[in-house]
Amino acid sequence: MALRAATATATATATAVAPRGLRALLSTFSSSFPFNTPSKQVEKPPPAEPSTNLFVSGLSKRTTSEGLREAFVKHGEVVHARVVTDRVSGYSKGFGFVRYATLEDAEAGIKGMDGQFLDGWVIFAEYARPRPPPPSMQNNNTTPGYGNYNSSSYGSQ
DNA sequence: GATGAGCGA
Repeated sequence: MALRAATATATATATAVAPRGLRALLSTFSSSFPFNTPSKQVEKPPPAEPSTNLFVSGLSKRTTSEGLREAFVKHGEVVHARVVTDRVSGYSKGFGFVRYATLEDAEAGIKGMDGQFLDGWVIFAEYARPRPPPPSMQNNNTTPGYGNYNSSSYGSQ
């Protein structure tokens, strides 16, 4: 019994130590294998599905929300236009969003403005990605942990 | 603020 256990331990130790050098060689081999394309996606999917919301990139840093709207309103009814600016510095981040009234206007806006010049820069217009809605505080406005009384759970029942 | 990637208070 003791012999078998000792043999097993010795064998396990030997097999654990021996292949280490070989494994490094093998991993080097497989990682440098040029034909090993692990189903890499070479094709890009379309930016986003159609929506009235447009993402505009490539803006000049002096392009403002008004300039953005005035550029896009030529192709449809712009409901909302915003150039994203940094909260602390206040400077434009170089991209913005434009919301049209209808999908036809949004499509016309993309086709009419994508690749055009605005303030000396080539801008790119595409459908904006759907964004998760902000947490609506219609239910919870109190900070938990500091004796916030909930009158609805008081006295009933 | 420097022709610069990206998805917003």
